[in-house]
Amino acid sequence: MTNADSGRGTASVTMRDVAKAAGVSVATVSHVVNDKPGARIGDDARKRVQDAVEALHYRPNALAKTLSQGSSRFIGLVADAIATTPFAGQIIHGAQDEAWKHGYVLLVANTDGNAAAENDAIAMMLEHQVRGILYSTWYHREIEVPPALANTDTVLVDCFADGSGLPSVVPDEELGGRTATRELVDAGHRRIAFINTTTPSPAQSGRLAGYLAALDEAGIDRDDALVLSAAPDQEGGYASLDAVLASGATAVFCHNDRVAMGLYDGLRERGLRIPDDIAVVGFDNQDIIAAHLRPPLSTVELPHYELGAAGVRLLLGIDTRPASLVSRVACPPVRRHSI
Amino acid sequence: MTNADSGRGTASVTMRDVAKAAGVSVATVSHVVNDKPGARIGDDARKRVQDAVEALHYRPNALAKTLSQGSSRFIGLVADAIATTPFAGQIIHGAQDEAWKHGYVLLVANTDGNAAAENDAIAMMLEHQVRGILYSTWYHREIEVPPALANTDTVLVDCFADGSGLPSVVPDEELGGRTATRELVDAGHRRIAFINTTTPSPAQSGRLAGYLAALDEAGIDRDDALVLSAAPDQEGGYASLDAVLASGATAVFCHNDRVAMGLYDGLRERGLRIPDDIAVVGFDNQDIIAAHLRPPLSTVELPHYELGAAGVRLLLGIDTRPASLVSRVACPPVRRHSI
DNA sequence: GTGAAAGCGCTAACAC
DNA sequence: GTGTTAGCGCTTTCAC
Repeated sequence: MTNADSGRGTASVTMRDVAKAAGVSVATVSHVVNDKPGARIGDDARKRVQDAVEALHYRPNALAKTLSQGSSRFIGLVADAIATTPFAGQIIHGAQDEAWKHGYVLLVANTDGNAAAENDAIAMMLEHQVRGILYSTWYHREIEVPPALANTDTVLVDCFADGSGLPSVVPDEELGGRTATRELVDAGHRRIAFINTTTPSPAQSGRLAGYLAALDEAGIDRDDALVLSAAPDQEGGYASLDAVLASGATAVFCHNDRVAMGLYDGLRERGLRIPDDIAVVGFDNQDIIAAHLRPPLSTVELPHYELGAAGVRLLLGIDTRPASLVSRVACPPVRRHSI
Repeated sequence: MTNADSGRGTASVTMRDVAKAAGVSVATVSHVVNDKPGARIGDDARKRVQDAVEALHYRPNALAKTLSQGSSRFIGLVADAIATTPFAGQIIHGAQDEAWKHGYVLLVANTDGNAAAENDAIAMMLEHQVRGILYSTWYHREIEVPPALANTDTVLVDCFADGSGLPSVVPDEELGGRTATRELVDAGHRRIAFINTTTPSPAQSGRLAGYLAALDEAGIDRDDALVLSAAPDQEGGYASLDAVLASGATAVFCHNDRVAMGLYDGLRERGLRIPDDIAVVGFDNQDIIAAHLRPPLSTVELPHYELGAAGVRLLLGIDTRPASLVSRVACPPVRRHSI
């Protein structure tokens, strides 16, 4: 039901049209439309303008406004993989909500980790006069900053680049590992296994450090036999079963929820009950998995939404820049029924 | 390492600067920068301009260009839930890739299904002169078209609104159900159960119709005892175990992958083997689940990426508008090891 | 071949 | 209180 007015967008009715209809000048229209603070506009004129705006369905042209003001309300978000997991979606969601809250809109681009696409995406965002760029990855890691990002206000989200001088916001892996482990300790466990990933990463080292710290804190002796390693997915968790059992652990902290899911399978096949025979805690809080395992998995949340939100706050200078270039955000515990 | 040039974006160097540096007029610069077809520019002038562009790191202002040309290169995507599942992410991904391919950029907004947010989002997109709007939902359903969408070029993605006159692109649920069932039939099964969802939806009716059609096609008698219903998640699948077993089915088509996951749990607890004792096929192809169940789940894919891509093609008028307002895209089979 | 100038829709001085 | 006017960075028509 495209009516005549449509066609190429709802083009056409401009401020000048409103001015003419209201019998005032465009300046006056501009003032009332933007509700300018110090603008002294007569009540009648104001009303006539408002009526005309209504009648004509006037809609300001944000692009023209940007052009004349010089500063845009765009924030660019370039992601390496927006669809692989819900993770990137959560970053986008957080960034979008926060941007919105401050009157900004989000421009998104996916690069599939491809350098050329990345450059194009960044160039395009710059051409659109973005206020700044959020460069994000779908899992926490160190990156090389794309050269195109030089001379641009950018913040790294879920990644970092030492020596780049760019601010970055990432999950606090160590604190997360500590939190997960502590949940187990608090439930009375003393022999706690940790299935770490085989992949070197901030998650690998951070979560291990957290695990160890929690043990120390609780006065529990470290035992190398309790730290296992496996591929960070279901298969890895399933494959760890024997080692877990052999370790004599009464509880296990899994590198992530997928590992926990695999472990669940193995445990079930052996007729072992969670949490009665063995307690399990995951990491990530991948909702589709964690909330629906049997029993629902206790875990620790990777705060992607918050990462995105904090990223725009940093970019906009709303959060006072922390002393350190990298802001770490906590991974809160999500208590379900596997402990 | 923010250098002086930075500050508020990489502002400043305009076409005029380039013109001055190259000793030509802005018109000439415009012509060479845009490689205008019919523009007769001397080789030397062209070169001088190109050099100046390089030297000054000139970057065109896309907003100004839009303003003077009248037509923008933005496409808006409003989603009701971008972070719940990877689904919306895939729609965004597909839309972004396709938009990009045609020189458009994606503006995204999340509304959390909230009508006010929806209106704001749409208004904001219109103010930014989007070429059109993609209105998407994260699961296939009928919607009420937000009034703000009137007089706008919009296409509905993964949803539809009868009588709205708006074009829409959705998954072909029936064909998908048929495909899933046929995979089972082709493997030799004759007693095939279908665990449908309890939630009325296009998926509920479509997949059932497809299941029935596949049976008919194969000359297998329908048997009401074989069509079960359950909540569309792991819990539902697990709870269906007894009914499935009682039905005497040798294979089961689950309404979605999550149901299949729950069923797997039940089957495993009973010591039943997949696919030897019973074959299972899912729907959705939720990667995190389907690819990593034991055994990996055969399923049928919900083509979200393609939905997003097809949506922009429709919007841009690249795909010739199909006769019917609703385009259905196929759900291809994904063969793994549960059949 | 190249340049001058008008204009896209809006804002912001500044005049009246 | 309200209007005039000069841009914002770019495209485009039309002279030269």
